[in-house]
Amino acid sequence: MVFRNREGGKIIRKGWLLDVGYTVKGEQTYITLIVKGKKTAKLLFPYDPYFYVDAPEEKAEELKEVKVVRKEEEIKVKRTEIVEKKIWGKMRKLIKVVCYRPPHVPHLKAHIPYPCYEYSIPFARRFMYDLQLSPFDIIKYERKGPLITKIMGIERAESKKSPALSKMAFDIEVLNPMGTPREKEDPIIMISYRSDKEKGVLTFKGDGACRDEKEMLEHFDKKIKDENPDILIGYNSSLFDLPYLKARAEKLKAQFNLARFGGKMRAVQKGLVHGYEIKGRVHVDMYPILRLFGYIGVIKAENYTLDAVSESVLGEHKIDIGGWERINELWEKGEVGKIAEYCLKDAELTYRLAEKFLPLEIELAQTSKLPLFQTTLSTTGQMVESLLMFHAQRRGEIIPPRPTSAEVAERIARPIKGAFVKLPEPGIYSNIAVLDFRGLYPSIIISYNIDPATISESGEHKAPKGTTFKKAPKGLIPEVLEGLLDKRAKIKRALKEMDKDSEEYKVLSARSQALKILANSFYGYLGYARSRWYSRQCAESVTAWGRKHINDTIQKAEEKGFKVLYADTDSVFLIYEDKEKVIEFMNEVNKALPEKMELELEGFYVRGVFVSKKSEEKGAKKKYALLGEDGRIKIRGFELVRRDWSEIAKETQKRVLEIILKEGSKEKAAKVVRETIKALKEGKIELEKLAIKTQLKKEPEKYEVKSPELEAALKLREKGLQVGKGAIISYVIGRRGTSISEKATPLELAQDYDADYYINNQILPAVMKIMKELGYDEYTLIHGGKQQSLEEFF
DNA sequence: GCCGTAGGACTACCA
DNA sequence: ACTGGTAGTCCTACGGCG
Repeated sequence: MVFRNREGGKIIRKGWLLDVGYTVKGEQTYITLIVKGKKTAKLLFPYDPYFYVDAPEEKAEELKEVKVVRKEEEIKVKRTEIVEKKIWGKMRKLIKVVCYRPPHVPHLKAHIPYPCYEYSIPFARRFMYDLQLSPFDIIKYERKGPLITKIMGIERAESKKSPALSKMAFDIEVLNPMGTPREKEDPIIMISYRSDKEKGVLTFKGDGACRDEKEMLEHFDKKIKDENPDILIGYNSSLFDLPYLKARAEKLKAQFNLARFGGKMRAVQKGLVHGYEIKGRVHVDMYPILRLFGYIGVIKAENYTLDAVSESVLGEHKIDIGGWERINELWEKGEVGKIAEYCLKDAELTYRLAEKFLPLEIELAQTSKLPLFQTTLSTTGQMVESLLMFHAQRRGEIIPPRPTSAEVAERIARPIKGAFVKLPEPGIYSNIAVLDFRGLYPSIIISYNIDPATISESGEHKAPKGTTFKKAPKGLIPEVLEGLLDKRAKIKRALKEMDKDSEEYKVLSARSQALKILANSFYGYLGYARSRWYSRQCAESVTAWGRKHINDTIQKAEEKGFKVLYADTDSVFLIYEDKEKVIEFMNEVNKALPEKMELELEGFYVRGVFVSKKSEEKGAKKKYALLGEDGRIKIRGFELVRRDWSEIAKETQKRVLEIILKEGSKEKAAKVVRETIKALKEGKIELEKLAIKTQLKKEPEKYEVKSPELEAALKLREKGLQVGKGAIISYVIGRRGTSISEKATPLELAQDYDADYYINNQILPAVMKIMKELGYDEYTLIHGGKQQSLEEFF
């Protein structure tokens, strides 16, 4: 990229937009832009904060004189203007109240006795929406010193290349003789880093080492200033590494500030997520990112430790030094090399995770219009909200306010009716076809123009619930959503022609994934209690139309003579004799659907199992296993896909399902179960296979009832370990104690196990439901019964 | 006070 | 701290019994 050229005697510069903030100098507020051109620079652009007041035009003069005194500071209005904006689709004249400083906005708003709008939009984002800027856009500008005198234009950062950002991952090791390290006492003994260029370890023991901890911190500080990465990456660095580094640096009075351009490092909170900001760079903590990706199904891991995530997405482990306690021992013994190897590997894994997931994160930032650092701390709901704010501004529409806490409570109190799930009949079936609606809810929103502003009694689209929506003009939400889906369709077509190993392919497939993630979050956002665009009527209409379409499909299938086994939200399971007839049926359904909606063939399956519920004879919903024609088994809902069941129970259930679906030998399945029970009784199963993993969703003090995972967590705390909200506890049911909670012991401390518990509460419940479909009862299963093959059973 | 159980708290899944 | 629908475990309060 050419970063500067001459036009009519003036120098026009160009650079990637990395971050936006603001600063105040005297009476003027400036937006600060971190722009990466040939060099990275922090630039200033004068811009005034403002909000809108819905009052008669003639009040503009009066409003200009509003004054508020707060903490001896007199807060005044800079000027007022008359503007036209749309409120829920209707044009209206509003008074724009321009202020001197961003923090003045809420104070002035509070003293104005008319309805106000857009008073709670973070100022840097306000600027980005106003100028229609996205993160990593290329801006063209003229400057005079640090001041931008003119923004000449914006080039959309939509090239097939990702922005050229330099990055460095790091990790620290800390002594922990008392369990969780204490900032006051326990020193940092090592810092490792892995950048685009090189890797290394800093320590103060052994060859070529720093003199002491203080010097090590200062070396690290210098390292970062020399290499000057745009992005600093850690793992749980928001809550551990960075605050610890800062605390130690303060205690030791070390020169330590990883920020650029005189900025600061500080802890921040966005919603409920904790972050740590390094001004002038982008601090990326991989942990919350991977947590979110786990939540939305981009990755799947048993828990979200660096080790577990590396295993699941890179197929690699951390170096095993035998637990965190060993660091003290190795350090004492002077075996610094081992710690260094361990520490560097952590930085390396963190770097590799970033290489893998930063492209998606960057695309999410560009799509949602949130700066990268903000994006790493955001939920999909916040990303959708930002995107809608951006487009509301483009369309000249007022951004609705956030709901009050009373409104939030009211919304939560009355949930919206959701999807339809058909009750399956338990049994083993052959020849199953699965059809599903592609992107059901997004396609409904677009097809019926569902938006808070299109609701109208004279609307042409009438939802099964009764709400009617106008066909035109297109609402903000359907328009933005359609934009995402159209862009994605285009990218998908382009990807087919591309070399899968190319840089462009990686960038575009990440972009496609980001578009999909956001598109799929729109319905949830409409029904999200804290949403600015919450609409009960809209959300209810989406699900009502969804239920109608799936039920119509079931009915049509039955009319065609298919047996419908099961249906959930957007999918139907049919028993077929002739594949052609299934396709024929699908095409027929599609002819009658709106253009954006489509029923697709998900697949044909050789065999499938549905089981009954534990307590009743009725079939269990959301629980089935299907054997595909390629021999692969698709399993949903069974214990074996849940982390809160022991590996031994899951493994046994998996083997039983496989034997039944693939080999059809129920006696062989019974044998597997009996062998497992025998091994358990003989104490032959390793404790790792008996661990049950459960997350603590609240702080331990906040629970009303005790539970095994809670009791196990408390036992960890007794050992001086920090266990809090979000921790995933691995525990084993041991022999000591009366209740199950009492018996629960953290895996790390477990010595023995209660075989009866594992047989009666883990193996048998997991396996019985399946064996019951084959005519086994518990007694015959355990003690043996007469031989019978699945062929005879059918 | 002991026993059995209904209902509540809680988690993790499916879509 | 994006939605609702669902199964299942374990705990606890409660009622019956004596």
